[in-house]
Amino acid sequence: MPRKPVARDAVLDAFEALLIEVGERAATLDAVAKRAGVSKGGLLYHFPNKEALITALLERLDLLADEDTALMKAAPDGSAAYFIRSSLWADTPMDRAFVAATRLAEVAHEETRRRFAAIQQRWLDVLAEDVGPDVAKAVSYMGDGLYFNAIFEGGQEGGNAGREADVDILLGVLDRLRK
Amino acid sequence: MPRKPVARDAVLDAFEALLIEVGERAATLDAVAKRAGVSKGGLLYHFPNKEALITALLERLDLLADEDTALMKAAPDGSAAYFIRSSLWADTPMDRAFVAATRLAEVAHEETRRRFAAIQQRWLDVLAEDVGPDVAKAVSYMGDGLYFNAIFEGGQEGGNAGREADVDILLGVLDRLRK
DNA sequence: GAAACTATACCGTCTGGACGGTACAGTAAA
DNA sequence: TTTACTGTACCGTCCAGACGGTATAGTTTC
Repeated sequence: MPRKPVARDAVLDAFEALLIEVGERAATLDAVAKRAGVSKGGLLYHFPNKEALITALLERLDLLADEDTALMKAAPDGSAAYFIRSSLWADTPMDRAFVAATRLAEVAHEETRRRFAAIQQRWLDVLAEDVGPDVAKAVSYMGDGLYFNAIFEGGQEGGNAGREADVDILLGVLDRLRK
Repeated sequence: MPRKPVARDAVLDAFEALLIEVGERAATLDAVAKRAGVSKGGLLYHFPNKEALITALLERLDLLADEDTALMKAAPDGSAAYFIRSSLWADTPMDRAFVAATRLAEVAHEETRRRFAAIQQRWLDVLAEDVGPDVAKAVSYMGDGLYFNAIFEGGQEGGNAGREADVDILLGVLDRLRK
């Protein structure tokens, strides 16, 4: 059998990292190839064009979102608490894929926007089972707010420190709403 | 006496509109000029380069944010309720400037990010006076969440219909937290 | 079991177009 | 006459994608 395509994953990881750190504009094919330690030709062998790169990223996102939804449902202290905690940037594969995809949605990439809407809806449904439809909405928007802020920090480690305290505050507010 | 610079505002409005509707990538100088009904030479007469265009947009945002903060403080039913209501996309000058600037922040424009952080902090301070620091955080994140979603709708009229009901729900949740 | 062949996994270079910006000559209103 | 433009021509750079080539691993044929 032929060699294993080691470059493929490296390229996708590099694309994701550049989207998070420097935005869509700077995530050029050259930059992605360089970061992945691959030639541009090698990149284009696996992903014939930039759209293919995006498609692959969205598939990764869908996969991770499915896993995450399952964990959310099974969370011992309820899906709402899990959701708030997981909305904080923690550099997990899910976080990375989500924020990276966000950058594409910002650039008016329609398919990405549709995927986002679908994922959000699924989350909302799970939340509603835990805390009812109204509080679910509130929790959903709080989570979006946390992501909104993560977006502006560009995947840095630093920003978390202050935000972790915010998560505790939000969990406290959630407890008040549970009664 | 000289003529009034009618093109200047038209250019800034066009830049804003393109950022909202098609993202930073597509908001090229040529596209902005065309949309504003101005020649490229005319555009560059007022804004010597793209950075100047961005600077002007951020100044507009700061101005509008100041006005908005004042209205927020004076809101009869409290600044928190005002904040939630105003976080829904309503195509106001403030909404437009905010979402347009968001597109720049996404592209890792540091100055824009700094401005955002400053505006958010001011809002948070005003909210805390109304509902205390903890609920203020929750309300702040809900507002960010609403903006987060507005970002993905690209300034369309349609999305609002569903979201207006959400605002009522969030106001209801806020009332529960006030007690 | 070795040559001949095939498929996969890349590398490096090139091109055409877009984009930011410059330059400048001309025009029209105040 | 100054200010506020229009319009065109042009330059350097960057970028997506095309393309031709190479290396390696497995497969077939004799």
